[in-house]
Amino acid sequence: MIREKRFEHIISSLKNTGAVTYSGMSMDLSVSEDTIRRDIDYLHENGLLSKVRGGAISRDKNPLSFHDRADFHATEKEIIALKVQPLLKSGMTIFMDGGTTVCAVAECLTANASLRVITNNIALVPLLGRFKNLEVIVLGGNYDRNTQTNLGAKTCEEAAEFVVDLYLMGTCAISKDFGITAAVREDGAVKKAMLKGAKSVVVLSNSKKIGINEPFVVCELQRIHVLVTELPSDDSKLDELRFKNLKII
Amino acid sequence: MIREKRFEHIISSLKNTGAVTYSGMSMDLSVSEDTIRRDIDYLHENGLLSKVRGGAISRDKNPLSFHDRADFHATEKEIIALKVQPLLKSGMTIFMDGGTTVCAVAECLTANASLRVITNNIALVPLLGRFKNLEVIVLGGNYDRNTQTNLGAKTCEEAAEFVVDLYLMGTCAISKDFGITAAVREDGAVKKAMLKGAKSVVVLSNSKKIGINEPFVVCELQRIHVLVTELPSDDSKLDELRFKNLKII
DNA sequence: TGCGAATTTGCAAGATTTTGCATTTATTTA
DNA sequence: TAAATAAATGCAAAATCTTGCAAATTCGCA
Repeated sequence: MIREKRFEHIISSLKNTGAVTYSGMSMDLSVSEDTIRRDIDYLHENGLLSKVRGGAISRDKNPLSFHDRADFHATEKEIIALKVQPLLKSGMTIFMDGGTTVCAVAECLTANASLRVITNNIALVPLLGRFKNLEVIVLGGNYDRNTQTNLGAKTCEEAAEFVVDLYLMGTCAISKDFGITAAVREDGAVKKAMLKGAKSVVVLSNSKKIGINEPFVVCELQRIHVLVTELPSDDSKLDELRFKNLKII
Repeated sequence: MIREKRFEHIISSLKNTGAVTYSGMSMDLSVSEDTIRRDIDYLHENGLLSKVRGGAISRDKNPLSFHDRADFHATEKEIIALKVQPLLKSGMTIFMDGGTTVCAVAECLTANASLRVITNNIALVPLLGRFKNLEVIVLGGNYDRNTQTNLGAKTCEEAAEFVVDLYLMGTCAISKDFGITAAVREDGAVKKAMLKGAKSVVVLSNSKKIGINEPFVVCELQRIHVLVTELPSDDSKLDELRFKNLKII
């Protein structure tokens, strides 16, 4: 039997029952479990299902799939996005980097927002494209499929060519001791490059990232001007971050 | 038996069962498997089916698409996209520019395609992101919401930093008298920049764009090596473009 | 009709991919 | 923690693909 026919059977079984097992498919299709395992590996790699122990489940039922996770934090992100709006004044040029929180900001923009946005965030571009009065400049580089951003030396180099009024820095770890830190080295490098040309820095951070440290240092707390979280600004979790020059909203 | 009669049988078997094998067709038609293999090669090149290991599967899994006029345009693009596949060899570095035809090529890529793709086409990036073995480099620039591409001086400048094996040039006007022409000046500029670094040039063009001239000259016909349209390669509409060094497929 | 050129077909050797099994490594469960 | 189960790995046999070639067939043309 042709491999693609097996794929078809696996996918359609998955649609009917929501889950398949190696042993079940092996019997259905009269091939070894190893072959089914390899088929499911392949389908998993291509995002057509989610591999789990013993077999596979359909992607939308996987509790850890990207969409569900995105939904989970949706309200938090929306709160942050709404808090950011008053900071965006007409005519500003701003940096926006990676992360779904930054995308949430784009989705909350008012229809007549008039800004020049410079970004390495590919997911953000089509969102911004809907607004007639936005000028969008994309920073090139090596596309990273995990973060959906452009990264690498080229991106940093290009970012260095701008001076902007505001830098909206996407979700990142923030703590009193080590300041802002990034989980991905190259992401950290882009953040550093954007910082250099930013007159004002706004950090968007989920409260879960507060007090957390990642391996790659981005900057000290002193460098940032505004911190936006989904918490009320007087929440005690934020106490450790209160400094004279850091505005928390 | 006449070759076209075999084609007929292969296509109709495919419609009934969704898949055919070399051995099955070989027995049905009393010819060697090699002959069937060559038949299926031919049908694959012309976009009538998808070749897979052991045989072929039907291109469209849903039966409604055949007579659907609304989908007619999409099918043309798919035919072009399928014809392009054999030109993409593992390990190549290629330019891909704007246009939905180029996106169709991305959607028809085999799952294990191993390429380095350099593009200014934002719509293309998420499509390419699905493939594990693709390296994607994005050219920055001013985002144009109409074409969903990055354009402008910066884009051209960045394109000039590469030498690629192949340039897949998206839909554009092509005529005997004026060669390749573009409707948007900045798009034409990017095309020119990409041409400079391309060892081989493949133009994807809808037959409606043949014999048409747009305001902005991109290059002469002599500069391109392969022209891909949705028409059979011996169609008379293509006659005016036949030159010694231009391969039409 | 007959001849040479071009195309089609089948075959075979060698390269590549897929498959199932045995073995090792990792994870779960009792 | 040990036993049970699942997953990953390496390997060899089988299946499939590619390539080149020669025989057979078709085609163009005189």
